[in-house]
Amino acid sequence: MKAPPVTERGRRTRAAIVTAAAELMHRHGLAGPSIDDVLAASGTGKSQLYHYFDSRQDLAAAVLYHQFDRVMESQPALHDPACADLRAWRDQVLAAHRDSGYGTCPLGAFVGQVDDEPELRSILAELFDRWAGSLAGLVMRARDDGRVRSDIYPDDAGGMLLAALEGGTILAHLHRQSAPLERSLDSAIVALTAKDASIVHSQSD
Amino acid sequence: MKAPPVTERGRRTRAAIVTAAAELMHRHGLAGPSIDDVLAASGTGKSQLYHYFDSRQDLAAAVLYHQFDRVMESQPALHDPACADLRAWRDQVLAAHRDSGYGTCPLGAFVGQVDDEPELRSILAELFDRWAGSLAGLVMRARDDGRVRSDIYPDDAGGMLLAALEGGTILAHLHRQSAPLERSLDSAIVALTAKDASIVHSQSD
DNA sequence: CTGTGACTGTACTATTTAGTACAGTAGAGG
DNA sequence: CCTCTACTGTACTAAATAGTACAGTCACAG
Repeated sequence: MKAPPVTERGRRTRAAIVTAAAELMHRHGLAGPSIDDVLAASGTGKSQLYHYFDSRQDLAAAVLYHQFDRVMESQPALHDPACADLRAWRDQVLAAHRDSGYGTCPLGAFVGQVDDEPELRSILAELFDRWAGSLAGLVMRARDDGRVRSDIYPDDAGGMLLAALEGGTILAHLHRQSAPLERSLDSAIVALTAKDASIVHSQSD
Repeated sequence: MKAPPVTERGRRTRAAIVTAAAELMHRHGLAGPSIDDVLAASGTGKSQLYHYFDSRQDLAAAVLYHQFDRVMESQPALHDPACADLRAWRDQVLAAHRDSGYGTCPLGAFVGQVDDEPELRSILAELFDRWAGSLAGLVMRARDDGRVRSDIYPDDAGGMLLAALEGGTILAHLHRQSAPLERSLDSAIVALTAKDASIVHSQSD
C-alpha cells in the first residue's frame, strides 16, 4: 500500500484509476483487464498507477473496497435506524440491479476469483461479513417491529437474505431480466414471515 | 469443434485434457490457467490439445459441458421419476458440496466470466436452463404428491431453488462451511411449503 | 523567485502467452 | 508385412504482459 494522494490533482488521478479498474474488473473478472487496459480506460499513464499502487494486486484490493462502498450506497435501508422494512431493502436491491443493466453483483462477482490470493480473499470475506451484519441489523429492527417471526435469529437470517440476493442476481444476469432476483428475494422474505415455518431459526454453528 | 477421438487412446487423451482443464478453470476462473498449465496438469502435449480443440475457447466450451455432467451426476434426485422429495435433493446438494471441500458451484462459478464470449455465454445459459428444468420437474412431482403447496408454479419454484443453491454456495465457499448453504436451501423449501405464504407463485413473465 | 516533493511521460525489459509448423510414431485393417 | 490415418513430440513465433528506470513538470511553502 503506497501513500494516498495529498493534492486534489492526485486524488482525481487515483480515483479515475480505481473507478476504471472497478468497472473493467467487475465486467471481465478480477484477472481480466490488463494494466494497460485500465490505463487506457482511465486516461492515465503507467507511472501514475505505480505511484499509487504497489502492484496489480494492490489495485485489485482498492477495487474491492470501492465496490463495497457502491453497494452500501445503493442500499440505504441497511443504515437507516428508522427503517425496519425488509421490502424497502428488497426494492432498493431491485432498483440497483435494474440500473446496472442486470449485471452481476459488484462484490459477489469476485467470489471464487480470489482463492489464489489470500490477501484479497480475506478482504472480500471481511466485506461480506460487514454486509451480512448490516442486513442482520435490519432484520433485528424488523423483528422488534413485529414484522418477522420473533423466533428468527437475525445473523442467520441476514446470511440467508444475502444468499438469496447473490443467487437471484446470478440467474437474473444469465437471463438478462430481474424476475429471478425478484422471486428469490420474495421467497426469502416469505420464509422469515410465514407463521407456520420452522427452519430458518436454527442456531448458528 | 474438431472431430472427436476414434481410438481408445485418443479418448483417454482428450478426457485427461478436459478433466484437468475443468479442475483448473473451476478453481482459478475460466481465464485463469494457461494452455501450458493445462498441459502440465494433464500430462499431455500441445499438439495433442490442438488435435482435439480449435482454440482455448473451444476447450472452455468442453469444460462447461463436462461440469454440467458432473453436477447432474451429483443430484440423482433430479432424474429419478420416483423421487418427489425436495429434501432428498437438498441432502444430495449438501453432500456434493462437502465432498468438494466447500468449493464454488461447478457451473455457477463461470457466470459473469463468459460475458465477452457469446458462444460460451449461450452454452452456459442453456445448461442452466436444463438444470432449472430438471428442478422444476422435481417440484412438480412434489406438488402432485402434496408435499408443496398446490398453487406453486414449478418453473418459478425451480429457478428460486437454483438461486438459493447458488447464493448459499457462494457464502458457504467464502466461509468454508456448509451452514450458509444449508440455511439457504432450507428457507427456500420452507417458502414452498409454508401454508400461509403467498408470493412465490406469481406468474412467470 | 526558488527549491522541494508530489506527480507525470516515455522508453524499456524480461517473461509469458496462444497458436503454428512439421517431422515424426503407433496400431488397426487390409 | 504394409499402409494409412490417428495421434504425438519438439521447436518456434509474434504478441501481450507486469513491472522498472529515469527524466522530467507542476504548484505551493519559504
